[in-house]
Amino acid sequence: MEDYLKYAKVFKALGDPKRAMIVDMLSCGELCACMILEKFEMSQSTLSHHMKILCECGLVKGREHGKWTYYSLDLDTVKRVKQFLCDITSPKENCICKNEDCCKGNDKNE
Amino acid sequence: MEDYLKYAKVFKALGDPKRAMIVDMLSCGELCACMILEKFEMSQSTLSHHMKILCECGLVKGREHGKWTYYSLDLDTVKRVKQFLCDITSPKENCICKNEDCCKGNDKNE
DNA sequence: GTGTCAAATCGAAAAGCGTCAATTTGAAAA
DNA sequence: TTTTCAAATTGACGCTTTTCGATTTGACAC
Repeated sequence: MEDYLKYAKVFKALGDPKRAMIVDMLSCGELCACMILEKFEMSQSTLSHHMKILCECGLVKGREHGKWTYYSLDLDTVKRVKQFLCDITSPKENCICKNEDCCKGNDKNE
Repeated sequence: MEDYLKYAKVFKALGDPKRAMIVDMLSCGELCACMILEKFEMSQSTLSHHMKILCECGLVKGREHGKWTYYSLDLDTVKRVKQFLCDITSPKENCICKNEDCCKGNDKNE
């Protein structure tokens, strides 16, 4: 599935501690880029780069207003990522492993 | 928090599509490394490397039995990761943004 | 216009990641 | 003990990512 690729992008985005912190900061609502920048010891260009990655994977939306840009979580994507995480970690009928003959225990314990 | 670092490791692990697929395969139960290898076009050493990453972040456990190794999800870690994802994406009292004066809207709309 | 300021983009350096073939380890079979 | 086989480790190779300073873009103020 290309779902793996799509959500891998989101997980990769969350795989940087600073980006996870940014997501956390945005959970309360919209924030201006300069506000986020104040919280971190990183250059403006680095923050811009992180915001781009968060936006490109769909986790965050940007809204331009004059010379400022406000960022907020895309709750729709958040919901879908949570669902995906649940999907790949719960037993299911359509499991990838059911397509052939793994998961049948025929190689266990001998 | 060092939580960001801890879970960043898990998200980084899930940030590779093949590793996400492996997690999905394991959701039905324990699987032998050789079984997983059959499903992918990758060398044995590459799979071993991926399994190491999945184990080191706590998402997967390995059980050795003779010359075989069986892998399974660590459901405890799975549970905690889900919780962490929920935490950083929901508004909360103890939000990182509450420590100073972002999130108060004082920079919005001017 | 000209200057100013927020944010994005560019280019470069350093570190990290995914992959492989080859080798090593360690357990079971002969 | 020697062979065999599954899995881990090693070392090398490109590719990607993170970070920065410098530059560019685009909106507002003068």
